[in-house]
Amino acid sequence: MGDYDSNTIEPKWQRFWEERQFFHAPKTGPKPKLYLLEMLPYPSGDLHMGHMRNYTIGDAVARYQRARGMNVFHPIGWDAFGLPAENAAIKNKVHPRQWTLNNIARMKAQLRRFGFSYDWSSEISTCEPEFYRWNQWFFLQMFKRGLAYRKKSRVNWCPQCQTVLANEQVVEGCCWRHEETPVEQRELEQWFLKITDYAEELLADLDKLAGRWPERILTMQRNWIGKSVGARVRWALPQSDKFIETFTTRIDTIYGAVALLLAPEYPLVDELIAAVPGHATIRREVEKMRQQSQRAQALAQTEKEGIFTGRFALHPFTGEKVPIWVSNFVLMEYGTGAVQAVPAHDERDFEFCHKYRLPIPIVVQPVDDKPLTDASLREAFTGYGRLVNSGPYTGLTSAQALEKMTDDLAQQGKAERTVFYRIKDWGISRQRYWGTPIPIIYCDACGTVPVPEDQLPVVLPLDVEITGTGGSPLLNVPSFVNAPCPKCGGPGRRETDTMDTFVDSSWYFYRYLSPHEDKAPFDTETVKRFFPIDLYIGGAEHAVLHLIYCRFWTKVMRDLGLVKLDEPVTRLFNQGMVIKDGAKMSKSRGNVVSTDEMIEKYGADTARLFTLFAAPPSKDMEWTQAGVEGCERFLQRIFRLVAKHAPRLRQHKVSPSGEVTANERLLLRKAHQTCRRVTHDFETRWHFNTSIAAIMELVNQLYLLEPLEQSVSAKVLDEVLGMTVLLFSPFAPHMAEELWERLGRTSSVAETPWPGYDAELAREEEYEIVIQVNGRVRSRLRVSEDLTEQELLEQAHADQRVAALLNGQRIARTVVVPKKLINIVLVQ
RNA sequence: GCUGGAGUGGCGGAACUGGCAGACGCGCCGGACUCAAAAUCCGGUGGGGCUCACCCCCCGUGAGGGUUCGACUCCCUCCUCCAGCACCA
Repeated sequence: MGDYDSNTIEPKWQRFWEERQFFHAPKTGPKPKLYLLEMLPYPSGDLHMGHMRNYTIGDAVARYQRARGMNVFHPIGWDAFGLPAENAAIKNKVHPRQWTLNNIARMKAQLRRFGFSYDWSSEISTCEPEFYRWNQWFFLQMFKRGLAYRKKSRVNWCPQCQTVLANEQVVEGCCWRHEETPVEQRELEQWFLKITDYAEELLADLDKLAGRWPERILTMQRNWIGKSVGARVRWALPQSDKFIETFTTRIDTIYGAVALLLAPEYPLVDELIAAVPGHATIRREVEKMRQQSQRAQALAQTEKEGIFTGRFALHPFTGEKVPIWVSNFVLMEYGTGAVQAVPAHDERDFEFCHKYRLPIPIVVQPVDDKPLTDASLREAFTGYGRLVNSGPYTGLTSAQALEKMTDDLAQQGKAERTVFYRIKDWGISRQRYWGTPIPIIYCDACGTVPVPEDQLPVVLPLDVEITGTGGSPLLNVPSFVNAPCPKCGGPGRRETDTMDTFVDSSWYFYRYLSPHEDKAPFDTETVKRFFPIDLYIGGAEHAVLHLIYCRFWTKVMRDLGLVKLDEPVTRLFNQGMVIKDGAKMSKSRGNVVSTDEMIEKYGADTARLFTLFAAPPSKDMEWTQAGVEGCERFLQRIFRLVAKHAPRLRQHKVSPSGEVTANERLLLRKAHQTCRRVTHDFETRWHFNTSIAAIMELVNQLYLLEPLEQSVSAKVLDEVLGMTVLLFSPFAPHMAEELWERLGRTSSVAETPWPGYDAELAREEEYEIVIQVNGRVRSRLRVSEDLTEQELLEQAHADQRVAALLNGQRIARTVVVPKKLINIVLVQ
C-alpha cells in the first residue's frame, strides 16, 4: 500500500501551489480583505523553531480564512540590516551584504519547504536601496517638521573595540566581547526622533486596543511610556537668584520634606559645593557617585548613599532652610534631576533619611486606619490620607491638597502643573556600517543640511573594510564622506552614522503592498484598501520597542497626510516560546532542534501538526521527539485509510440512496460535530490542539468501524472522508491536497471552500443525562432529545438506584439542567 | 517590590456560560497478526478500597477557607513557578 513520503509529496504540492499562484492576493476585487501578518524575520542564517511556530500558526489561519472566502494578504520579508551581519564580517571575512543575502536565500528555501502560503510577489528586504530610500525620505519629512533633531547624548563606548555599543551589548557594565573591559560613557552628537511628542496619544490609544491586544503588552507599553502627573516646584536658594526645581507627584507631602536631593550629575552641583568649606571631600564623594551611577545603573538595588552639600534651599511654603544633599538614587534622566525627600511618605526617602539620621515628620495621616505616631512608624506611609502639620493645609485630604497647593504655588510663580513621561526620544543614530545612511550633509558654511529628496537614496557604499574598531567603517570611505553641500555647493561631509534597524520595521508592512513603488513609500490607494492589519502574530519579545515604534510611525504618517489611521494593527497575537528539556531553545543551551532535520526526517506537515497539537498557540510548547512521532503516526493513519478506500469510492461515486445505516449516521454525525468544533476553534479561540484532537477522534471512529465497506456506503464514506480532509487542511496542507486528489476531486484544497456543518446533524440525538442526589452522581440515563423537564424527572424517579436512595426521604428541591443533569436535593 | 500569566495523571495537555475531571496524544501494560521481531490493528491505564462477577464505594485539579443543590471553573487569604519592569519621585 505504501506510506506517505513527505519528501516527494510535499515538494510536489508546493510546486503546484506556486505555479498556480494560489496565494497571491489580488489588490482589487470583490472579496473582503484580510491582512494577516507575521513579524518579519531577521536573516540570522537558519529558520529556527520559534520562526516555524510563528509561521505555522499564521499559515493555519491564512488557509482557513482563504477557505472562508477572504482575500487573504499574507506577505513575508527580511529585516536585513543589523549588527550580526557586521560581526560575521569581522569574524568570517565576508561582506555583510553577502552574508545577509546568503542567509536570506537559505532561509527562503527553508520557508518554501514548509509550504507556507505566502504571497511571494510582495517579498521585501530592508537592506535594498529601493526599500531604505524611504527610511531616508521619512527621516527628511520628520526633519522638516522638527520631529528629527540632533543633540549630544551619552552612548556606551568600549575603549577596546573603539566603538559604540548598543545597550544590549553591555553585559554587567562591560563589553560583551571584552568581558574585562568596563564600558565608558561618551557624549556624542546623535539623531533623535521626537516620539515624546506622541507620548500622550500613544498612551491614550492603548485603550482602543484593549481586548484586541494582549493585556500584558498593553501594560508593558503603559509602563514604558510611564506617565506621571504632578508638579514642578521651585526652591529658591538664599542670597542667590539661582533655584532648584523638583518634580513631585505628591506635593501634598511637601511639609514633610526634610531635604532636597540632587542627582550626582545635576548641573548646579559643582557650583553649589565650590564655596563650601571642606568641598574637596564633598567633591570626591560626588565624583564617586557619578562614576557609580554610570556603571551600575542597571544593577539597581545598590545601597543608598548621599552627602550633604553644606548648602540650603528655601521651602516654598514655609521659607525654612532645607538642606541640599547629593544622592546616588536620584536619576538625572527622570523629572528634573532633583527631588524633595519626604521620609515619612516615600519608601526610598525613608530608607535614606533613616540611614543619615534625618528627621521623619509625619504630615499625612491615613483616613481609615490607626493614626501614625513617630514611635510606631516603621516604614513609610505612601497612601493618600488627610494632612497634618501642614500649615494652612492641615485638615485637607491629599486629593484636595494636591490641587490647592499646586494652585497656590503656581500663583506665586513657584510651581507648575507638569506631566512627565518615562519614555524618551528615540535615539536612532548607530555608529555602524550595516544600516540605512542618515541623509544629512554637514557644511561649514550652511551647517546641517538635509539631502534633497530627489537625491535619494543615499546609497550605502559596498566597498568598505570592516574591522570592528575605530567607529563607523563609513568614516574611512572618502567617496562617501565627501559630498558637496546641497545648499551652497561647497565641500561638505556626510553623516556617517546609520539608522537603528527598528526604523525599518516601523513601517515595513506598508511596503509589502507595493514593494517596488518608486514614487512614494507605498501606494496610497492599496494601503487604504488593505489597512489596518487585521492580525499580527509574533513573539512577546517585541512588546515595547517594535510595537511602540510602529504605532508612533503610523501616527506620524497620519499627520503627514499619508494614511488615515491612528493604529496600524487591529489585533495582536503573541505566540508562546518553544521549549525543550525545560528551557527555551537556544544555541547556548544546546537544546536546539533544527528545522532542516525535522523536514528531512518527518516532513513539513508532521512538524506543523505537532507544533499546533502540542499546546495552544498562546502558551509555551514543549518540543518532544515522541510527540512528533505521534503526529507522524496520525498522518500515516489517515493516509492509509484514504489510500485503502479511495479506489472503491472513485468507482462508485454515486451509490444508491437507500436507508441510512446506523454506522453511517454515526459517522456523519461525528464528522459534522468535528466540523463544528474545528470551526469554533478558528472563530473564537485558536486552540488548534483541540481541533486536531477532534479530527483524531473522527479518524479513530472510522478505524473502529472497519471494515467500512460492510456497513458504510461509498457515498457516505466519500462525504465523511472529504470533510475530514478539508478540516485538517489548515494544519497539514500537503497531506490534504494529496488525499483530496486520491479521493478523485478535480479541484485543489487551496481553492475549496470551508465545509459547513449541519447543525441538526451535529446535535446529539440521544444523550446521557446524569442523575445526582445531593450533588453526587448516582446514576445515568440514556434519553432522547425531545423530553420535557417533567418527563425527564419521571424517568429519573423511575430509575432503580435512584428510587432506592429516595426511599422514605423527603425531597427539598430538584434542579434540572436540560441535556445535562438532574440533581435531587434531599432534606438533611 | 510592581505588573502580566500559570499551577490538573508518569509527561504534553482537555473540560465552551458553575453541571459525568483527565478528551486527544506520548509513555507504559496486555491481546491479535508473525517462526520471531518491527510495523500495524484492538483493549487497558489518576490514587485507594472491595467475596476484582470491571459491580460498587471513597479520595482526587498548588494550600486553606467561603458562596452554591453542585466549584478545575466564582470570591477571600496564602504558597510556588515563568515572563516583563525595576530606586520613575
